[in-house]
Amino acid sequence: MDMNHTVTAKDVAKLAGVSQSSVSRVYFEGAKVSEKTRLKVLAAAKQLGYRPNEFARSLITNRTRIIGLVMKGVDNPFYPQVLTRFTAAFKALGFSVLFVHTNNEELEAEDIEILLNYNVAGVIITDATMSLNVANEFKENKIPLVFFNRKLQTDDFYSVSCNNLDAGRKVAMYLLEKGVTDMVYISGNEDTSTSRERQRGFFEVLESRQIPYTKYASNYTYEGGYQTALKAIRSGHVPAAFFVANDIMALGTVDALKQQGVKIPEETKVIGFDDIEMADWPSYQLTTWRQPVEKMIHFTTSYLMDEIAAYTGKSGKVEVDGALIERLTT
Amino acid sequence: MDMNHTVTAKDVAKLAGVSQSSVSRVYFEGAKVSEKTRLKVLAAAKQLGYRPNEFARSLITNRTRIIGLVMKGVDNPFYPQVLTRFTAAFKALGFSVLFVHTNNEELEAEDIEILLNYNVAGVIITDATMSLNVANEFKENKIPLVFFNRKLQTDDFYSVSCNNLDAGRKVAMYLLEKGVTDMVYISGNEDTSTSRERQRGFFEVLESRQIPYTKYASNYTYEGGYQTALKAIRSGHVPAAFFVANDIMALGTVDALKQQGVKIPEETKVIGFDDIEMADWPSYQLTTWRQPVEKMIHFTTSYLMDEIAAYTGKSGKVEVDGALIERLTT
DNA sequence: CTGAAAGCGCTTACAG
DNA sequence: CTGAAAGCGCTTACAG
Repeated sequence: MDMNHTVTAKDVAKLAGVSQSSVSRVYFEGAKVSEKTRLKVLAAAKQLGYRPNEFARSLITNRTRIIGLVMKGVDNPFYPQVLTRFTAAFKALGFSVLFVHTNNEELEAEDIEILLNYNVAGVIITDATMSLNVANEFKENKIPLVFFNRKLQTDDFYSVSCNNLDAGRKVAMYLLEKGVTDMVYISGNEDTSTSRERQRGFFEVLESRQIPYTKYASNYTYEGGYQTALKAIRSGHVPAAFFVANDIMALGTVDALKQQGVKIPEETKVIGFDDIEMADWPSYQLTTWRQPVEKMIHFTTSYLMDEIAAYTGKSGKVEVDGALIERLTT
Repeated sequence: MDMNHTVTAKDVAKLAGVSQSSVSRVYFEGAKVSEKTRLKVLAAAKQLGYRPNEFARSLITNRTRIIGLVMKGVDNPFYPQVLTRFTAAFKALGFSVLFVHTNNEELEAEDIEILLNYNVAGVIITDATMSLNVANEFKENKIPLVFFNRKLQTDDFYSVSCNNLDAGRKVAMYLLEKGVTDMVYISGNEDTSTSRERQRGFFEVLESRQIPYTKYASNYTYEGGYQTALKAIRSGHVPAAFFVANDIMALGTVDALKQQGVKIPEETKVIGFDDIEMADWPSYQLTTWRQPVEKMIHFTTSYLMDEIAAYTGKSGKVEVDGALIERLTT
């Protein structure tokens, strides 16, 4: 119906025989209109193909219905599902997702400039951190912010993650129950809170039981897990178990061990972290620690919705318990 | 620093001692200002922390710098890389990505409503199609649209995909050269152009050489490939080769065959499609047809940029040649 | 409940 | 090159 000229509330008002204000009230949540005008307006709007202009709206309300979602390292199959679940959750809440991708563990000013320009309603930073300097810009603009799957050193922000410390401990205890006598920990990138805490909980238990262990630093990639596992058994000694800081590395570890003829779980055991889909594939059947993704997403979205409704700038560190998923590599 | 009150061009103008128009001209690409005013404005802007309001801007120009990216089925590891590459490409061009996710092969009105509300500058539909009805809404609003990795039946739109027909033929010829005598094709979802065309090219060659083949319908998932492969060898006869319509299914096929003790490539050969990262993993080393992702993205973005600069509504079907990547499953 | 009017923060002819 | 003024499409007090 509309030819070249975009249909405005004014056009609808004219056709419906009401004022532009009334048209606005029909589309603005919380505004009051009589049922009679509502019907007239909706009929006219339908006929003309009217659709409220989000920009004009945002200009006045100074609020948007856009959430900035910043992601890093989408090669890790853990994240695509996080992305789609967030998108679905926000869609249900009436929000859209502006997707920003970065390659750095620490976001830089330019990565987030766009979010400020669009005056997003809220921001989720996944799998990365940022300098206080940059993060404070959000505070100044009263834009709520959640670090997802990362904890910061400071107490000034809100973060949601798996209880990694506890998970590390439980993994250690599980392997000890299996009668394992020495272990290897393959870390993710060492500048991440996730890897550090999984390691801390794990080592804490091993040390208290005086179990020998070796640590190898890696980088959260399949290739990293593969090469690191090869390095770990180069001496000829195969440890009784590997705790690998995420699943994609654990799959690399499994493949490397298999290729070297090491039998799993007979000669050594492997346990990963995340519970990505591939962990359940028949060729791997990887025992792993499942991240409580649904709950993590729930805490993230409800914090954001609360803060969007009434900004408080509340900080906190939410840690959700995961669970051990036992398969065939232990 | 701004306290509570957002800094506007007016504030900057006052501090810089120029008009608001001049401030605007400094930030509006293509507008002319003297170097002298530019410097005064930039200094004042920096001091106040000014940042042009994108919404006010879009309201007037009736253009945005947002690209709507609609994705389906991000479980297929082919897509995360597509997403990040698109995001990087658009970032370099000064555009942001609004991410929309759908579960349906055919998008519904509500999936795209948001894109119209935000008056996006352009739209990419990945791995899905939409009814003409819905698609025409974009035409009416002069929003350029590209179907990525899907071809439509009609000639009314612009699509960019791999040359799937040619790929199917080349795969057949490659397997014939290997001396293969009978084959199985495992299809993806049958309502997708990708699966249909790969199949058509493949069968065309087999028929012309009178090579026997069997087709099994599957669904582009790992589990689908796994179960379908089991079904294909249930009779006890193992075909000389499998052409599987995408890599993730091919990995499932490989695992199923291995589990049944079928030796690859000695007893049968497997070839996939996409060349996802996992195809190169040591435990798979899957021979596959590589999709020319970089080129496909290039054609998509340059079409969109052209149409955004000057809308023509041009349609077309771009098909880019891929290449065979030979590994150890053939 | 409804309408007229002001104003959100910009861009853009139009004069000078 | 620059400024004053109009206007983009909405929301929102303010009267009635």
